[in-house]
Amino acid sequence: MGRRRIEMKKIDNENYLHVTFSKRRPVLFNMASELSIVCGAEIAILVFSPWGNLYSFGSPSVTSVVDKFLNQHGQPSVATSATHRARINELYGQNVDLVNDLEKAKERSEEVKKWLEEVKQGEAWWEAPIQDMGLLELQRLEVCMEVFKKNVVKRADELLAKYAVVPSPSLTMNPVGVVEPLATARPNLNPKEWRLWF
Amino acid sequence: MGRRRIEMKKIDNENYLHVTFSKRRPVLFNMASELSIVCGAEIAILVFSPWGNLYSFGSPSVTSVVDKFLNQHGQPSVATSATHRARINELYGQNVDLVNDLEKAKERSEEVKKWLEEVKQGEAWWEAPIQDMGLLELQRLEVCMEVFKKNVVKRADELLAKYAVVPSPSLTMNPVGVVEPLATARPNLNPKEWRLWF
DNA sequence: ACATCTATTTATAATTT
DNA sequence: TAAATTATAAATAGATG
Repeated sequence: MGRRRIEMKKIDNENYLHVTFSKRRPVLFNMASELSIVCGAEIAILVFSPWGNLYSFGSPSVTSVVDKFLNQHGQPSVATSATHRARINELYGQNVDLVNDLEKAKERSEEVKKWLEEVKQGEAWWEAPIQDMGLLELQRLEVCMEVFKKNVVKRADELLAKYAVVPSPSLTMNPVGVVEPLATARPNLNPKEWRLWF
Repeated sequence: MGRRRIEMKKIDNENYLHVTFSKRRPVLFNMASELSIVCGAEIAILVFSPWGNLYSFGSPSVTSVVDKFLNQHGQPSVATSATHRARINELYGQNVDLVNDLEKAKERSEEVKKWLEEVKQGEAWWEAPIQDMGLLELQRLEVCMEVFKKNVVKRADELLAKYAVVPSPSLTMNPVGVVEPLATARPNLNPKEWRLWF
């Protein structure tokens, strides 16, 4: 969230990494602090930096929250074997259910992802909608296509400027008509491939 | 951070408290997620809600980070102990991690779903991809557009057949060129609206 | 390497639906 | 009552000193 959004992968540059970590870590703790105050929640945060240093936040304290976390399920000092077995069964059951849910969620995610790939590769997205369109929708689509064409033309211009040996005239869509193939030299392409969809 | 900054004290109103907690808690986890990814930090967050519910975030996992924390402090780990107690801790740890994984999977699913909605409603799909397209992709898109145009022409033909008083000739796209407005009588439409995007 | 500034993006309190 | 919207505040990537 700044001048632009950075890619969500580990920063290579060590200096930049340090700056970012130093800026973001206190903000995370502050956000947790506000949440704990405003909502009365008990929060603990443990952060191991890329260099192995431990930073921690706790409200009311790190140890109290971590202890609560550990105790809530683990260490009943006076508990019968039966209670333990029951607890194990309970947890195991929950575990099985969770694994099932997770598998389902992953399946759904995969399904959607696949379909999305199809959409991206332009395999099926133009089929369904049109059948259901009335004249009004078709006209609306026209507006979309105007924008689309402008973007494509712009992009084509950029690519032409990059590849063409001689300066090429800008492609235009007004009036609507055929765009002639350009006879300028371009690597790995013959002019016929430049008719596109105009 | 909204219409105005709220006072830094616990919210009285129970409904508002619930809303605020529900909004802020995922944001905190997301911020931690970004920090862990971008900086390669190991992070665990434990949150006990005002109602006693436990929410947790962990990267790479809650238990691994908490274990690391405990080991550094020379205390017994969450997942190491004997017999029943050990088994309970182990299962519980897996449970916590599963809940986290599930939450992450659901978030991803939601993201994709939202994007899919945009695609379906045709609000943005023609904007983003083009910038990243090379000549090869543009050519692939050309093929898509060929099919698309055929479908649109077919559909337009159907609608014309439905509305035209006199039979109209089929629109064609070969060769690529301007489709003339048809002068046949059609209800609620003037010929100019029929230039569409050809 | 560090501190400050600034243009953007993100978060969110209040509002509307 | 919950979900979407809006107006404002906070966070932050990159620029600048």
